[in-house]
Amino acid sequence: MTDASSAVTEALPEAGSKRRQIRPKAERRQQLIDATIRCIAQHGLSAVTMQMVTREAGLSVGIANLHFESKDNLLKETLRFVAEEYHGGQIDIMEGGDIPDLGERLDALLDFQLGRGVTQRQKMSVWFAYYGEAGARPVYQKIVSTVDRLAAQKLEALFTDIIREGDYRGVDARELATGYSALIDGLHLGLLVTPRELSKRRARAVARDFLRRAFPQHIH
Amino acid sequence: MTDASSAVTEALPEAGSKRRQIRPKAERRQQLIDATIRCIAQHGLSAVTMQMVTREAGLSVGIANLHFESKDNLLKETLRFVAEEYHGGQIDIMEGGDIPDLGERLDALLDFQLGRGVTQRQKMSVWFAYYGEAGARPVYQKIVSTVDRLAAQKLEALFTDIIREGDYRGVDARELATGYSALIDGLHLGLLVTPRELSKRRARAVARDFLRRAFPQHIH
DNA sequence: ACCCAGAATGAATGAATGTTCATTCTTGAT
DNA sequence: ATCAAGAATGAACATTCATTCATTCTGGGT
Repeated sequence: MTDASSAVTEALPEAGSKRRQIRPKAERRQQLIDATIRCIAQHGLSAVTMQMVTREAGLSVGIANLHFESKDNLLKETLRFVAEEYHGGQIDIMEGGDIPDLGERLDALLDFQLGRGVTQRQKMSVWFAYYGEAGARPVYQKIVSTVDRLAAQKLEALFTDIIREGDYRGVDARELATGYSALIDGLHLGLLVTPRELSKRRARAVARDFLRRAFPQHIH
Repeated sequence: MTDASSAVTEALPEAGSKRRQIRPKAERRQQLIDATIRCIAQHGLSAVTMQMVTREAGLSVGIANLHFESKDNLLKETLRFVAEEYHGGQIDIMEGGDIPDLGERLDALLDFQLGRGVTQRQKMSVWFAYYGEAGARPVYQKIVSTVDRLAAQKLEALFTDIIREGDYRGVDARELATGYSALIDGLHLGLLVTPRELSKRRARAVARDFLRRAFPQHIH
């Protein structure tokens, strides 16, 4: 009860904290992964160094190789984290016991995919940084395609339900799901590379338009 | 336009040619850019080294810095080449004096965007490798967005013509063009990262479906 | 109060890579 | 044949970076 100020454990970027802190492995791992995400977003995957990541995390260089065995592994685990977070979020919504109305569920999905602020942009950067390397690195392909396949199945199931409910004719759930996923990916790309040309608002309108054309009774 | 590999007097990877060849600057530049494309496609942008590129080109290391001033510059020029080639090809088709029928012109465009074999896959790899870094490198953003804007305008113009000709109601050319571009980008991503899940044939069907829903009289 | 398992550190190491430049070679003009 | 311009070479250099490890420090258990 004596030392009033240094209450919390977290070391803010500020200079003050020189004291060595001992934390469980899981916590340090997450801390390093978060730092890696920020570094990739800011400097690009090919410019990321171990020193950069550990400094961003407020830790020493040795610790990265203590908790992950190598830089390669740290990058791999970071991709796995981002992939699972993104696809996990989508899947939660699509399974959505919370939202019984199918049209509303679609809306929520779209909100998740194209919403949010700075954080979302960071994740996008990471996402595409890995896509760029995926052509040459089977490990990345595997991680992404594993979670991707599950999300695609859920989306197809949701579309199937909507088609049944709306009694839409001449629409193939699988093909439509592929198209919608690709559209969202493409819009993300646009937001990342040409933010001047494509605002988040317009991206949302475009995606909404796609859904409305397919499911007119459920959207708008 | 056509394939990149120069079928000229070039030294095949085979051992035989030890003789030093003197060639004009422009030719060497193209040779190095082509080699860079192959290296990025095969090893990933972050793994490309100058030694790797020059060996792939069958030249010595010094020459890269003679014709480009630095590695950074070589990569930048390579991106510019790929961007201009891809967008140039699209624009040629869209302006298309060759093809008077608008529906056929759309078909030709789709063929160009999702057609071809191995070469196209190489270009795709390069394309997305740079996208991945674009978030952190304004130079790349600028190169891409410059050519991108022109292609987007041409596409919007084409869509406007089609809408007028078909007298389609409640369709916004600009929004549709944004959506179509994003869709194509997303399909490219899918082809690159999850080729097992998405065949080229299905990608084409999905894109075609998008166009058919918007312009039913012009497609199929 | 003491102890020690293991968390954390960061200087040192060695390998890899971009860049330079003194030198060699080719070609076309004279 | 001769020569100069400049294209091409690749060994050498300086830098940067991932990884190691001897050492220090922390906190919970006794």
